[in-house]
Amino acid sequence: MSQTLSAQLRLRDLILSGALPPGERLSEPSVAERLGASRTPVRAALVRLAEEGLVEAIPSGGFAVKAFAEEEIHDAIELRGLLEGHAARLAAERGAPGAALAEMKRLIARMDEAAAPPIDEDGFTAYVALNAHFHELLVEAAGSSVVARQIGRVVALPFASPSGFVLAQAALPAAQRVLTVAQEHHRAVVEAIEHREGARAEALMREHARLARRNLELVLSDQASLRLVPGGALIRRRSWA
Amino acid sequence: MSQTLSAQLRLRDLILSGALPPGERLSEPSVAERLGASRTPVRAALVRLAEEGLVEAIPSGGFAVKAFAEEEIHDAIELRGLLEGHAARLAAERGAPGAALAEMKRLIARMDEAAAPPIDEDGFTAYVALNAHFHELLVEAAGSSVVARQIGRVVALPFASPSGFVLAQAALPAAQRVLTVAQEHHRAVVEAIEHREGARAEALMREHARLARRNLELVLSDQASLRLVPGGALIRRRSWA
DNA sequence: TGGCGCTGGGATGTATACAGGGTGGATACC
DNA sequence: GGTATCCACCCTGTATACATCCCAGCGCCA
Repeated sequence: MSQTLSAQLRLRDLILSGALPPGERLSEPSVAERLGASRTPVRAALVRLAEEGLVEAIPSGGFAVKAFAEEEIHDAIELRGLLEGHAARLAAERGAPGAALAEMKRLIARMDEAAAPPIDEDGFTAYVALNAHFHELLVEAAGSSVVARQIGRVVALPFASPSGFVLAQAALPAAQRVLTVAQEHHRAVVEAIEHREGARAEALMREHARLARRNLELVLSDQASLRLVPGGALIRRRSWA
Repeated sequence: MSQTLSAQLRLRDLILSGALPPGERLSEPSVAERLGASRTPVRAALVRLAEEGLVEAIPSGGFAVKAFAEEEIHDAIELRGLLEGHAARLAAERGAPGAALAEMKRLIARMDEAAAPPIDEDGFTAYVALNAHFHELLVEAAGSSVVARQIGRVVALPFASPSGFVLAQAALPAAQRVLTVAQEHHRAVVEAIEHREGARAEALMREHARLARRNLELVLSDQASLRLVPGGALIRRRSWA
């Protein structure tokens, strides 16, 4: 593995785990020493993390860990709904390959198993992976590299990802019910795409993203579950930073 | 000016002007020699251009000038409509600052002057600048840094930008009529935002982007006007590359 | 004659040295 | 005691040297 990739992954972990608090300036020499690499790959890694949105460039040069206001996460999730809705509409109107739809149905069935009560930690973990795969397939089914790229950029932020708040649900009482609704959305959107119902597919994915927004609100009022969210330490209720 | 920025700007010009044909591999040493800089800033510039989408990373390392299929540009413009529509809706529903709306009206008035028949080359140039500013203000009026950032990424592609095909219109007979319709859209969207009519504002901006899509089709069937489009040399009717 | 392997050139990835600039702290003056 | 100024350190931007890897071209062998 290249030093750049290694630095990127480890730095991302350090940020998401909260080891590097939001606002913290990331000087190249200090990061390089911490990761045991030279400044060159560290610099490249910082640039990539800036693309992802986890760090932001400082006007005078260099980078700092980004802090996220609740509104920003809210907007990012809404944006994901908008774009995934668009992707679903495209898949429906342009026609999606049967193989993709079949695979999506298989994933839904496996998510049913993973989410079958009584759902445990492993069940949530399995669900998260399957769910992420489902959303990837949906985007792929739209058959537009441009759309896929944009969605990829939004989803790069861990909070905005389709699975961002699923794990945190484990600590919430409404978890089972939310997963039931989410699965219904999954089933319905595949059906809508099959039947070439573009508007319905789009509306479903927008509504689907709203589940994440509700989870965001629930999680933010519950410190225990917030700790289960990757990068939860970066969230600021009021935009102090 | 830093070497990195200089390299980025000059490399972008070389690509958009067609001096570097699509598919051309951009090796760091050769670019560095051509631009008279060292590899380090050249490498940084290439990474930034890859973010913009003008070059793409080669799996085995390095970068190549990207070729754009007609469908990609089509999708990118549609995506801009989707996102600008979203921004317009947000501005309407959340309320936009009066100063921004006033400034947008002033810009519309100045665009009227620039586009007054008989419109000449200078008129088009002035219109392009004013139009770009108008679209920036609209995005700003939405008051969401997340949305603004996403739109910025889509618009970075010259074809997807609000002014991408305006200049090329100079060579098309329908130019005057298209500008008239575009201005009507501009006026109506400001009115919709003022009246807090979110759905209307959104629909207007989507329709507005469709003007660009029509221009795209017109321009692609007219080699003379294609040469007026920045980066026109990168467009491939059929995705050869 | 075709295919396989070797070798050489060049490209990328990485490390490091150096110059210029900005920031923060300490000190001196008001 | 507060503020302004100066200095020193550190950090970024840049250049360059070196190692590793890939690819292409050529030659040899079957």
